[in-house]
Formats: sequence, structure tokens, C-alpha cells
Amino acid sequence: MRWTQTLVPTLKESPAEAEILSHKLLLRAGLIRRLAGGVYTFLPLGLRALRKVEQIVREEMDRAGAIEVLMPALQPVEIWQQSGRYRTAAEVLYKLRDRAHKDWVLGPTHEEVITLLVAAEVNSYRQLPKNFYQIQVKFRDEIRPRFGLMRAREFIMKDAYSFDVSDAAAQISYQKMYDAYARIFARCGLKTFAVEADTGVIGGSFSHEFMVPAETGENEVVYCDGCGYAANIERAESAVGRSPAGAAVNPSAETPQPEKFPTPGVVTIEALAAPPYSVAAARQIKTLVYLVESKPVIVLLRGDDQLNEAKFASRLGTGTFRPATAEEIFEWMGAHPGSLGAVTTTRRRADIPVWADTRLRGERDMTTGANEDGFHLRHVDVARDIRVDQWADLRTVQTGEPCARCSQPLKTRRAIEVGHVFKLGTKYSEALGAEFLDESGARHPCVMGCYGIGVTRTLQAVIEQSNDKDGIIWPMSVAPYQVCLTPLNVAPQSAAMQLAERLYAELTAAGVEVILDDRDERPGVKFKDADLVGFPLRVNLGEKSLARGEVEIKPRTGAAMSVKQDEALARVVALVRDGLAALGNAPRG
RNA sequence: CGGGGCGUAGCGUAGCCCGGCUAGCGCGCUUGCUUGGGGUGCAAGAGGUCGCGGGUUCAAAUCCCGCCGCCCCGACCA
Repeated sequence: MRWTQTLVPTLKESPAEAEILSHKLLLRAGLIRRLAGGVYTFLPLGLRALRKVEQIVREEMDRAGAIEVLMPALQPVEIWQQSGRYRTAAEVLYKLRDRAHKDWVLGPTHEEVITLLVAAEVNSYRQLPKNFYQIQVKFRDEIRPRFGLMRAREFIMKDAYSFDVSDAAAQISYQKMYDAYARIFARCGLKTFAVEADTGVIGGSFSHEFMVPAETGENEVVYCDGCGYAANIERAESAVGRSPAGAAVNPSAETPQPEKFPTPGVVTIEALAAPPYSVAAARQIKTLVYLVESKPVIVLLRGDDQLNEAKFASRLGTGTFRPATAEEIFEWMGAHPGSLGAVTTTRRRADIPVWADTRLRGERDMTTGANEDGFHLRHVDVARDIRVDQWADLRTVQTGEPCARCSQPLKTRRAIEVGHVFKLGTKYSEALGAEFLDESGARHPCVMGCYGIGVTRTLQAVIEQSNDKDGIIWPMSVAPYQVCLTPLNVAPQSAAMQLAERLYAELTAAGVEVILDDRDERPGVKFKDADLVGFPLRVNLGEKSLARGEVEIKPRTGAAMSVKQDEALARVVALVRDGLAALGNAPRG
């Protein structure tokens, strides 16, 4: 491709719409342009890089035995009602109505479609296992699209769905995808790590997310250098709360009975921790009230802990809950937030279920609200004074807590989620009738798994992870072009241009992807643009080198190499090949 | 949806508080000369419903009201 014949609208300054580096570079390098919030056009070079990622994904999915299909983005609303997700996923669904007033949705994911397909077309254990995948546009009415391609309303996803005869067989399918994902990201030049993940509303029993470490990532990951444990903070556990000090202690006669004391104006943990009260946060019980599927639930945590809503949702089995409003709380509890407590004798409503974090188990001499504005209770013995209906790990792990496995201090870091693998179980196969007959003619639901890669997000993650002050540094495998030929004189009869034309033809014939910068621009302009876009190799053809019978090969990172003109072809071909091989990408052909 | 910020030419911005504009600057763009190995210099140009609608006023980019859009923090997620 010749630079003047494509469109590479580079920018010297970052548009104000971009906040994070990768988003700025996507715009500045002329790879994408915004049409609306979370909706982007891929310009020629951005599209080439995207296709590279897609092809790597495709090759590895094929290698893992998955079968490519293409399902409709436009889906009848009925299948979403059938799976039950028309309600549970309602917020993200783009809904539309046709001229006959029939309702449709734009698919945010494809469990329904694929499961119905399998229900119709797969009947026997002999046809299993099967794993279907597609690379396709998804539509999600995101609450807040952001960071360019990172969280978009319309984005490209590779999604795969496995169907097996048993849980054990499903585990094998899961492992194949897990391994394929590791290869895919490695081939894209991405450093990723897998973490245990929350299964969220999609449901299922077991899942891992593939994470790219990045300060701008939207996820927080807890990990242990000692044993390799890593988990999304939504799921992470530590040794804290597992064997609480007072767990084995009987309700104590030594602890005095709860005693009410006045605390005018004190409505926060911090205020009660400050003088004159000086009750350490760790000695307080935090009382939260949630509205779970329209019913009140009390949640208790130690004063210095934070509720982990993902864990709470997981234990509740529903994501339909929210903190109660101050008015609702006053009606049920008889006090306002800040003065709440769950001590049995001061509770107005005994019918509201109480959930408590396991860290509170056995704690004595705690302080909590008295369910009366302006008063707290001291000397509270959790086992003696509070009727807990459900004990659960509900707290958010904090940096430095001992690892549950090896006791080393846990660390946290931020990361971008680029892939997610789930064991789904039979939730969808049962709801949508994807069943098979076994050897004895008995009918069973398929055991499913689902596996997603954010293809467009992966592309941006590569940029977020691989750049410098001059611009993007593309890994050889996903670069829009592998080589940028840069003649410093573009007059058709100039030696530089003539050699450039010859190399362009030869490199292209050798399977190298080349862009020829045939713009009549000053060298500095061309160099800056090539660095900004981030081509792995640049070949400079200028008078100084040509006079010595040489050309200059400039890797995007690293020093320029002068090579004889007749060696240039072989050197470039070798550098491209080596660059690909270093990332585990097989040579062409 | 709640909280915060911002909308002035393709991009980045000044002006807004304290109404008085023929709306300024840099980049980019066009033309000519110049330069020619890291965003060359000079000159001449083109390009603006100051987000949209209403109001106040002799007068609105500037003040007031409403709407729209964009960005950031939170819930959601590949």
C-alpha cells in the first residue's frame, strides 16, 4: 500500500475526547474515529490491525477444535424471554420494533441463539462434544461507555460455546479454551495472566478471566507472589475471616450485657472511632440494609470492612438488589443510617433476614448502633446478642492480608479484562432444551461452557501495554503493516524512490506487509508519523545511505542498522520472520 | 441513573467572572517561494449558525432558563 492512496489521518495533538493513552494513540495514529459515544469507525490501518487479531483468534480456535459459525446480531425477543434473561439482562439490551410492531433485540451475547441451534440440530451423545464460535459485532447499552474501544456500545467479540455430555467432559473443553486463550494473547504480544473470576449474572460455577496488567484497567486483581493465587477482587478471599479468633468461644458470661450510650450526631464509623468515643473501627459492627428483590435484608460487617457486592450477589443468587434509601430504612428499622444495629432485643422487625460476614463470627464486646438515633450499644456479643440467619464471606479483601493458601501478604493491581472463560453448567441447555440421548436412550441436558474474547478491546490493550513517548509499538503479529518503506526523495526518477519501488515489490512478493510512504514530506514528518503509527520496521532510503550503497533499517525500538542494498531484502524478511516467531506466530505458508 | 467537568474552524485553545467582536492564537489545509536525514522558514489565503432553542438587554460567545452532546467518578462487562 502507498501512503498517499490510503487514509492515515495522524494528529499532532490528542483530541479532548480521549483520556487514557491507548485511546489517544488510537485517535492520533489515525486508527479509529468516533461516531457517537462508544461507537467507532475503524480507519484503514485500524482495520488491518483488528483483522490481524481476529485471524490469530480464528487460527487458535480452529486449532483447539472449535467450529466457526456466524449468528445473527438481530434476534427475536422471544428467545430472551425463554431463557429468562429478557428481565435479568434488560438494562444492556438494545431493543427495537419493526413496522409490524414485533420486538427485536440486538444481541449482546449469543447463548440463546447457539443453545437453540444445538437443541434443534444435536440429539445424540455421538455428536458431542461440540464447541461453536464466532467473531462478531455485539451490542450492549452500556451504562457508561468509555476509553474508546475499551468499553463500547458496539464492539467485536469472539464468543464460543461448548456442549458436553458430562461435567468431566466439560472440564476438558474448558481447559482447551483456557490453553487456546493463553496462546492467543501471547501471539498478540500481550502479557496476560489468568485470575479466578466471579461468574456474575451469566451464571455458572467456575470461571477465569484473562487480564492485562494496566493502571487504567477497570478491574482490580488480588494476587499472591508466594503461591501464584490470583483472583478478581470481586471473588478474592484471604485468610482473614476464615478462622476468626473467637470462633470456638461459647456465648460468654464474662461479657457484660449490651449497654446503650448516647452518641449524638455520630453517624459514621470514623466518628465513633474518634475521641471521645474512641471505638476502633475493628471493634464496631457495620449494619447495612439492602433491598433484595423488593425485600429488606440486613448485612453486617466489621466496621473496617467493605461489603463486596459481587460476593453478596453470588451468595444471594440474584443481582437484583440495591442499598435501601434512608426513608425505607427508617420505616423498617426505626432509626436512620448511622444508628442501625441488629441486636435482637433492639430490633423493631424480627422478620428481616440478617446476613453476616464470617469475620464477625464469635466476636465479643463489639459496638453497634442501638436502632435509635443518637445512641449506640457497647458490649455486644455477636453469638449471644444477634440472630444471624446467614453467615457468608461478604467482605472485600484488602492489600497485605495473608493469602488463604500460603499466608504470604496479598497484593493488588489493576488490569484490563480481555478474555473470560466460564463453565456454565446446564442453565441454558435446560431452559432452551439443548438435550441429548445417551447410550441407554436417556435424555440429558448438555453441559455447557462459554468463552469470550473482546477482540476490539484486545487491540486497544496491546496499545495500552506497548507504547512509548513517540507512539504505538506494534508487536510484529498485529501491526497494520510490518514495514514502512521511507524514501526521503519521492521524485519518480530519484534513486531513493526507484529502490523503494523495487524493495516494495520484492518484499510484497516475499509475503511481507509493506506500506510505502510516498508522501512528498520532509523526513522529520515521515519519521514522526511512522513512529506514531508504530510500524515494527522502517526502511529509510536517503541520499547519505544510498551514496554508500546502503539502506538503513530502523526497528521501532532499537538502533538503526545500515545494510548493503542487495542484502536489504533478506534482512527485512528475516527480521519480520523472527519478530513473528518470537511471539509464537508460525511463518507464512 | 446519581455526583463532577466541558461544548468557540478538521485538531488544540484564548475570550466568558466584569455583556460592547469586525471572535484572537497555534497546528492542520490551499497557493507561491524556501528548505530537504527527526514535525524547515517566509509570505499570501480559505475556513466559525461561538452545541441547540428560548429569554433578559439598545447590544449576548459572555447573563438567565430549558434541551442536546461529550468527558471523568460509581453500578454493568469482552
